[in-house]
Amino acid sequence: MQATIGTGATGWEADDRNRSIGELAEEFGLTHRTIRHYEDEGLLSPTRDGQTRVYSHRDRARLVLICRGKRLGFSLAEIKEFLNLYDTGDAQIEQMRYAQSLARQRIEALERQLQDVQQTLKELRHFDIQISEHLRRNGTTETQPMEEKLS
Amino acid sequence: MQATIGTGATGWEADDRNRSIGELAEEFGLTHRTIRHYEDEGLLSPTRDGQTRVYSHRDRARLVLICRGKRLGFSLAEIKEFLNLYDTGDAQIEQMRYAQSLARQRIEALERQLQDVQQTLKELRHFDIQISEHLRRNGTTETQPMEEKLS
DNA sequence: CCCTTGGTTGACGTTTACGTAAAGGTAAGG
DNA sequence: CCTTACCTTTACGTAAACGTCAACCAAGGG
Repeated sequence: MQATIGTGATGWEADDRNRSIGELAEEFGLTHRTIRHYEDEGLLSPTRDGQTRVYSHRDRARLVLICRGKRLGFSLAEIKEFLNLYDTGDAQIEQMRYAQSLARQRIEALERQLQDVQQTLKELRHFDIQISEHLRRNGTTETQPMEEKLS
Repeated sequence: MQATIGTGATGWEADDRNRSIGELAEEFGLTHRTIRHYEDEGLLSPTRDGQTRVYSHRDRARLVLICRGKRLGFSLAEIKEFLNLYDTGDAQIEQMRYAQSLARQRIEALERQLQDVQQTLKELRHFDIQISEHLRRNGTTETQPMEEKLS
């Protein structure tokens, strides 16, 4: 079966060549240290050219998921588990069942998170509008240098 | 003006009484330590009865937002800034402008997060379906104790 | 040959978000 | 009076996720 992952339908996923740690760091706005840390934690496993790390397209795809996971507030351990879901590859039936159950747990967690985000967005937009209205009622449409207050 | 916050339209926001730290901890599934920590960090400021903390309805509402912020992966510092948005109360025009700009930054961040969540959900659901189909093709609809494999 | 650029491995430091004792105050109940 | 339950402060401990040296190798340019 081989479930494919990430970077689909983004349009420009060409440029399939291998990267050095520096290039990857540059591209993702991370430090070398951070990327090596992800390797220490088992989230990445680049090949080596001598002792130099070589990051394949697959490593890069994983890094995309790692960064997204981070933005969503997941711990590296959780992200690792998440990544392991995908590279299960062709596996035993039981392993696939297990992976599926993990995936479903993740889905449920993300659905809750979706609710949280939407709720917070709703409140913040309401807040924004309240302020805008307040400011409009009190004049001062744009930041003005001097304005007499009706005291 | 006074922007109201949280627990609106939840239906049952009655039970307006004050709570002890123990009750709050119980209700939110937190430890005493955690709640006091939030106070140390300036996220809560309960009144005191003697030296015992007394949590008002407002404190409880803030705690709702704190927990949600945590689920969304925000740091306590960020959540504090967020809370300060709301209790600006009646403020100077300039302060309100500032609060509004902060709110809008938050909104943008949350919109990005929303994209992340939706993208991840999409991928996970796709993954889930792929596994389901794979399992269906290979029989074993339910976890079976014994089944001969067509080798 | 030396220097710069870019890679490497330790290994200790730091921040965040609490956990976990230690030691004690207070009010209710037996 | 003693215990129990619930609260308090002070303070050190810890796990996660890196930051920050230090010391090193290697390839290429001047």
